[in-house]
Amino acid sequence: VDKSITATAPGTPCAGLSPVELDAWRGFLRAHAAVARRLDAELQEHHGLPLTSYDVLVNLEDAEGGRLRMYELAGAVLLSLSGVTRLVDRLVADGLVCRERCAQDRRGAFCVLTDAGRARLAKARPTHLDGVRRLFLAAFSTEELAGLGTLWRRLAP
Amino acid sequence: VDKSITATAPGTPCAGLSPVELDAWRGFLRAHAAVARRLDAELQEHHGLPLTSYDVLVNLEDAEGGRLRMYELAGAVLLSLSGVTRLVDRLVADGLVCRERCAQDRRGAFCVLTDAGRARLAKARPTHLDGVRRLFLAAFSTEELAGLGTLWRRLAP
DNA sequence: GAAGATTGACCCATCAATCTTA
DNA sequence: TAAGATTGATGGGTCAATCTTC
Repeated sequence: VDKSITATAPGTPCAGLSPVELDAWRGFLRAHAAVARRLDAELQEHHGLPLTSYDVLVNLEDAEGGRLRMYELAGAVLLSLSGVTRLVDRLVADGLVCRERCAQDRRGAFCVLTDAGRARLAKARPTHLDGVRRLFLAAFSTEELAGLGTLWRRLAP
Repeated sequence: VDKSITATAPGTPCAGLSPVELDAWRGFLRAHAAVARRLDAELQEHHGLPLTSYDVLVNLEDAEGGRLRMYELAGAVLLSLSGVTRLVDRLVADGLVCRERCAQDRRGAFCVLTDAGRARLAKARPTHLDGVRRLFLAAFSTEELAGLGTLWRRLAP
C-alpha cells in the first residue's frame, strides 16, 4: 500500500493532508504572511502609517460623513473592540482622527476623520495600492481574480 | 465616462481597484483573518497551544532528528530570529522542546523536540487538521485546491 | 569583522473587568 | 439589566544593540 501521501505513523487517529491540500493551505499562509509584511513595511517606511491605521482611515473615508461608531470600525478592520480603542487612541494622538460623543445615545462615540487624516490617506493610498498590485494582483489574470473572489465567498463568516 | 468603478476623486494620482480586484484582495485578507483566528482559538482551548507553537512542533517533528537550528526554525515558521528565541523560551518552559548547543560550531544552537513535545503534538494534530479541513479545505474541490496551489507559487518569495 | 543567537526597549493586540448611560 | 466603550493585565511580536564564537 502506498503511504507516501500521508506520512502518518500507523495508529495515528488522523490522516495527514494530501500534497494538493498542503500546497493550497501552506501556500495560503505563506502568501498572506509575505504580502502583509511587505505592505506594512512599505507603508510604514514611506508614510509612518501601519497597515491597520491605514485601514481605519480608508474605512472612515468611505463612510457617511467620514465617521463611524467604534463597534462599526471594529467590524470593518477585523479587530476587537478594545483593539480599536487603542488604535484610535494612537490616531487621535497623531491628529488623524478625533472622537465625537454621540448626541442621541450618549454611551456611544464616533470616530471621525480629520482633515489631516484625509490628507495623510491621500498621500499613502498610491503607495498602498501600488503595493497591492505589485505584490498580489499582478500575479493573476482577471479571470483568476474573479475565481478567487468566488472562492472566498464560500468560506463561512 | 463611467467612473463608477474607481470612485476616486478627480486629480487623485492613483486609480482605485476594480470590484473584481477588491473582492479578490479583501476576500483574501478576511479569509485569512477568520480562519487563522478560529484555528488558533480551537488549538488554544483544547490543547493550550497557540498556532505558532504548534507550527514549531510540526516543523521539528518533520526535521531530521527532531532538531532544527534556530535560524532554520525562524524561516520555517515565518518569524524573525528574535521572535523565535522568545517562542522557544516559552516552549522550553513548558518542556515541549529543549535547546542543545551545536558541537561543531559553538555559536549555534539546536531546538530539539522532547518526548513531551512529541506527545502534545500527537494529541493536538487531529484538532488542527480537523480545523483546517472544516474551515478551509472543505469549501473547495480538489481541482480548486490544485488551482490555488499553483497560484500561490506565482507570488514572489 | 561577520555569523548565530539572545536581550532590552517598545509596539500592538487580546481577554476580562469596569464605567457610564439607556 | 444590557449596550457601548474604555482600561488593566498580559501575551506575543519587532528592531536595534549586544554577546560569543568563527
